Amino acid sequence: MLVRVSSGKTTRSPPIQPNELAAQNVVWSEFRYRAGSEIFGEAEPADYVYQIRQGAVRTYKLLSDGRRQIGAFHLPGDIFGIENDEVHRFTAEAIIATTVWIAKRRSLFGGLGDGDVSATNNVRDLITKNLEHAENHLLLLGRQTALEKVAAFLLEMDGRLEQPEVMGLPMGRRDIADYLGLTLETVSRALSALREESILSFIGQTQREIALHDRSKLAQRATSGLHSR
Amino acid sequence: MLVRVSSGKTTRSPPIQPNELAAQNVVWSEFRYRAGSEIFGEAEPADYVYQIRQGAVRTYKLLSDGRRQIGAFHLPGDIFGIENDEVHRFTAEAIIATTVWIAKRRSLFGGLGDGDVSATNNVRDLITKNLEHAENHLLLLGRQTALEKVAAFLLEMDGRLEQPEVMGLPMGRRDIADYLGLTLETVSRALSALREESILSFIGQTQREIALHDRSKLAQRATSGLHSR
DNA sequence: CGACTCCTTGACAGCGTTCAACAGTAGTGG
DNA sequence: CCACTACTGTTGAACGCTGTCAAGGAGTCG
Repeated sequence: MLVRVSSGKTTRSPPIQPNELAAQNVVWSEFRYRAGSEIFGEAEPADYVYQIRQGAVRTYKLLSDGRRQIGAFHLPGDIFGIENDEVHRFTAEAIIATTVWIAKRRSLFGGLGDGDVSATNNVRDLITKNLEHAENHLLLLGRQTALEKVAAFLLEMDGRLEQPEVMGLPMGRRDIADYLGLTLETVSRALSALREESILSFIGQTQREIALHDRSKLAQRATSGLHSR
Repeated sequence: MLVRVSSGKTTRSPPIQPNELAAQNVVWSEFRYRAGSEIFGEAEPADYVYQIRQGAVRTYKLLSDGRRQIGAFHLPGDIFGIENDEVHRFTAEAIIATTVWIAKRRSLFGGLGDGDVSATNNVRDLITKNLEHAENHLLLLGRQTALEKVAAFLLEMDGRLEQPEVMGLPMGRRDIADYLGLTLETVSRALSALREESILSFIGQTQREIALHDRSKLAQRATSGLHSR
């Protein structure tokens, strides 16, 4: 069976089961994408679901004049491209060199009507996670300032990359800006401001390696603030 | 069985089946809420789901300093309050006097594991609709201008209220602003600008009755703030 | 070494917010 | 019926956060 891949280099397919979804006769294949290559496009048929082994992926929507809103970043372990509809509602691109496992979408949905209920519930849980993330993102985009947005972004990545000391961001300033509804200059300025407050510092010379020195102060910046209740 | 209602006046409960969800022994009860009363709060247990018979509802999140982001408006026929989790992630309030039908949440989920698959799929479809709306809202909040936002809002309401000539908005300027990530003054100015372009006009003296005169021109405003290219 | 990408920083402008005044409407009670 | 209050919406003026435009540094790669 051949799987079409929009671009990027492909490899052969060792059928290994990932840990997340119940492993009910779902066959997974491995594929690789170069940095910047498209994995699937908005409005394309959603025939496959993806789990990241290595790398990072952005999913986004575009306006006709080029304005872009990134809905989410996907990191190793994440599943993306899962849809209830027949088509994708985002474009997905590899941010850096990325390895994914791909499975046929229908194998997860189990025939749509008489399928395995536990699998159906797993799919629903994943969709719900996406919804929850999007809902929190609405509040961020609509009602938070530039500094709050950047601080919240750093905290989110800090929790998800979970590296001991230095977090290595796979994405550039432009991606961060399009995720937060800002320009890359504003993101850069906010990061510089946080650095001047000694809340973080840049490691190395790539500016993508960031060490967080004061997470609680950073959390204050992020939530001038979030409702406790 | 008693159902707790946060506030507002309640009535007795004729067990009638709504048309939307498959009518599998789900008992629905009718409740009424006064304008401004809370239907459920964020982080409260999500024991019930709601379908609107009359009125309008807003669902929102708050920051501790009072900033508010409305995630969605719910109109007659809409189902809201459905959650995969055990708790609500938004607060819901009646915008105007509102009548809803309420059903126990668990009756829709069918026992979580061995339930009716078609009901499970219906729930997933509803969650997916919410997700799709939120995803489009992300692009709106993150990447569109004030005029584009207001124009898009009018088009959305035009499609959902589907009244012949004049659309009667149930919500005020403040609600619109908090839905679009703007201030009420900016919303008011954008509406005035559209009125001066003869794209719409206000009917009556409430400023909430709006007649759309040129939907195609309005659609242009919704996707391109200034020039095309 | 030149071309390229990515990022930072500065100067400035503008869009949207903030602050304020005012008009229209509705509800209340004398 | 009118005064009083509260609420909603419009409009003006000034401010400021963020975007725009521009320059330059630093790393990468052919």
